Amino acid sequence: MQACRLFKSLADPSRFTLIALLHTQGESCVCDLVTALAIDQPKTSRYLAELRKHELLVAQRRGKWMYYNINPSLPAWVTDIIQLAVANSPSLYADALARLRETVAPNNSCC
Amino acid sequence: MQACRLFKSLADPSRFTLIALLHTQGESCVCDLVTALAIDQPKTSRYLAELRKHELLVAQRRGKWMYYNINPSLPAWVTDIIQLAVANSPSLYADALARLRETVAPNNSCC
DNA sequence: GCATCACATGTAAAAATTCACATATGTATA
DNA sequence: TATACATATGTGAATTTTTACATGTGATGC
Repeated sequence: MQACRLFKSLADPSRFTLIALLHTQGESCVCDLVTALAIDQPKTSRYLAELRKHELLVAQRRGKWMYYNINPSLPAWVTDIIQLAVANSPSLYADALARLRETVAPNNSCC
Repeated sequence: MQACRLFKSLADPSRFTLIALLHTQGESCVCDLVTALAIDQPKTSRYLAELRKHELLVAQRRGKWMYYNINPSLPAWVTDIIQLAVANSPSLYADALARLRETVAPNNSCC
């Protein structure tokens, strides 16, 4: 993983939000992420595919659903950068996080 | 300063190299940076202007020369991210740093 | 004032990225 | 097998970013 590639991946608000959500809330399925980001499904899917391609995310199918999560084997410095950015730019993803929590909490989750 | 903006600024190899050089070597003039990056002067100048516009760099004129440096009033988390990235992606800027040191060291600097 | 050096910027073309929409793929279930 | 649901991808248009080249601006020295 090289710094520029990492930065490019995180430079888009939607992609950053996906990383922030998964970093904060842990593994989530695509449908809940679509709801949280409030953007359409193909767009979300493409962002997830790009983040997975660059090995920031991993995905796992369970039944009909795809579950995404932060790649657990990222180097520590990458995780540290994500942590610093997420901790210091809450306004970028606060709304999405609220929607994600609301969706998942009382088992409203689609999955 | 917001994370996405920071990441976008650092996502380009030349811009990242400029940040890495100034972070490592401290204040430098444009002509030495042009030599170090081995790209043309207008391009270098534009990259510097963009980084200054987003407040990652500050500039100061002394006589004919413009000296650039990392903005000393960046929030700590931004400096931490720069530090982590620079420390862990040396190959992105090693050549440029060698050229910069060679230029500046025995007073070959143009300034 | 004039020439020169150091740096910045205007502008149009080229390249890369993002978007919108349709459609394809994989899984479960009837 | 047929259908429905969850997710992924093909494709061209729209938008943004980068590049190339020319030219502009500020400072110094004659």
